[in-house]
Amino acid sequence: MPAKRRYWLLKSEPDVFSIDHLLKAKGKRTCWDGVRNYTARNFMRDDMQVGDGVLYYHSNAKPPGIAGVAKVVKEGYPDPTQFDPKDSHFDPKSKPEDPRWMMVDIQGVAASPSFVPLDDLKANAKLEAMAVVQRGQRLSVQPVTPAEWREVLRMSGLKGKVDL
DNA sequence: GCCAACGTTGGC
DNA sequence: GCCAACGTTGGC
Repeated sequence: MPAKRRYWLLKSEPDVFSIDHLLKAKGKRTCWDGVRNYTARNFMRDDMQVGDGVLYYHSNAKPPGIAGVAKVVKEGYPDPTQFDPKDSHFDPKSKPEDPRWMMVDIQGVAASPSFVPLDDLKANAKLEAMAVVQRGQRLSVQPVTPAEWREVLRMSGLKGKVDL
């Protein structure tokens, strides 16, 4: 019996790495390195599974919102940037024999035919409990419920076009 | 560019 | 183990 599929929201600044960057990357894949928050780390280390669906959220954008969909293609493993003194995400307290920070790999699936702005997420009563619409919510890796996933896919124009 | 909200750090 | 100070996030 395969494990139950889960859904997630990942934030990325489009100036740094947008959904288009992801879809043009080799194999449409990337490693999700640089996360330095324990809650986000725990989700990646403990809960994200191959095949899970990912809402790709553009933060610090004008406007912010859901720009596409991706999926998890590799489960949690150590983020090498934590050991690289030249990397901005270097963590001198983390040791290779006991890595502190983990990452997953994701693969782009599709850009939203209709970008879903944060304002539209906030205006949708079905999404009022969604983490990303909560005031002060900064977590860059957030769980998404199946109902939220379906509703956001419907809003994005991807419903029925994505096998997730 | 501002600043509210939040997570982390470190002195005690 | 408290909590003030600090750094970061991210909408606006």
